[in-house]
Amino acid sequence: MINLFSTCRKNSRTSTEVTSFLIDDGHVWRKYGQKQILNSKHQRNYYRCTYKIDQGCRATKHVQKIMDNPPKYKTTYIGQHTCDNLQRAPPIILDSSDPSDTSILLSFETMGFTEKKQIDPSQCSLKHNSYSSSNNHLSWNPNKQVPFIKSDPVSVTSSGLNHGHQRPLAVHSGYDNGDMTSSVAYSSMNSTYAREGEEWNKADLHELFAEVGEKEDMYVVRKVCKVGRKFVFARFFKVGSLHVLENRLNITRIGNFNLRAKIVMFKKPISESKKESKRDEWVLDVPSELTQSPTVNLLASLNHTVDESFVILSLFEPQSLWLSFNNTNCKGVKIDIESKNIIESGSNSIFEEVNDLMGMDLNCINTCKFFIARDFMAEEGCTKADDDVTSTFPPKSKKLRDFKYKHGKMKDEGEGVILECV
DNA sequence: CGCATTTGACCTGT
DNA sequence: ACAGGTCAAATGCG
Repeated sequence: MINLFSTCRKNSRTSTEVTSFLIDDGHVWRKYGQKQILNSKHQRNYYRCTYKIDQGCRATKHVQKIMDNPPKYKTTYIGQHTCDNLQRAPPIILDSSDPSDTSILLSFETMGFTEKKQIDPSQCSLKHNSYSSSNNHLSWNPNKQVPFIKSDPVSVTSSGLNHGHQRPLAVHSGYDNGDMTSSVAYSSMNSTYAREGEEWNKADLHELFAEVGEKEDMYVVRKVCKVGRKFVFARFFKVGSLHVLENRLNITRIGNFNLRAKIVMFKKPISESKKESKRDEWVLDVPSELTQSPTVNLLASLNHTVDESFVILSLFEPQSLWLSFNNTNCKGVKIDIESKNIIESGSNSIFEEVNDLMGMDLNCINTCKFFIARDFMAEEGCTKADDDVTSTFPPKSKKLRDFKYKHGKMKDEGEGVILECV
């Protein structure tokens, strides 16, 4: 085992957000410094809670512009507020200007509400023929009628989902820290039952998605997260109103479960010059019991650019996956990044991002080829361990840089890192 | 005047 | 030595 990364990150809790604009998180901050960061075009601004002195609140954050066009800002929060001065509920900023590019994270939550009206399955316009013929794993079992329950469609219309509505640039909602938690069916210890449950849920979801919007792809993550909840990645396109779609999904039940939808947004500014570039693929697979674990190609089907994929990473997937791996036998997640461009385009803090987002310290336990600077240095025989990979990207040494970029072979060879929770 | 930001210096860990 | 985080005096603003 090669331990290239130590775990010496700050003890305090950190989290990172990447947004298209500066977000108002509801707290009052006071700037206390700014710093030019190595290899960054823009300075990093440091803020502390205004009530640090009054109330001893130790929360800080720093904000850095990481992209110009379109602008993107990375905000890292360090520590939690102990003050009592939240001005409003912290918003989740979901931003996209491309209405054809929408993803929604879905989780199954054990039924906690009883006020929702149950619809007779026979009244549901479900068609159960699209998957059984082609894929056994997605087969629909007509004996397992799983009714979709929708509460009153307050401002939710199917027509509103697809056409003519301008998508809001931002959707604000309260934080949901209980995301990606579990369903009874999925968390069952009975594997057969669980598998069956997954099957009908998949089928259900396919049906459901067909009803509420044009679904592009869907992935049911097999692992459950910390709290044991199962979750699904689904991607829609041609969604007229995100809000409507979100509402619609959130008032839906599948069997005994409430569907919880959380929107994950991607934005893809399509420039002419980029149209022909090969689609980048970020493949995340589960290394524990490698052969049994699914390879999650989260982004291969997404119409994204290099920069966007970085944002996508920042927003959700690794965190979700990692949460789902936590408390399982899975020892880590392998992240293959098959893009030279990603490495070159300002993603020098990917590793940091992953660590921050996962809210824990991760160790690199293995690498394939080179990932970012540290792995790369290891390839070169550098044995110096360092926990901060960001400061050494790009490599200071010209020799290393040349090696890293030579022949542009990054794509062919791939870069990867296996992370382990320590 | 009071409070916030700016900015170079200082501190800390590697 | 260096990078990044923080301090605090100077400065700006309503």
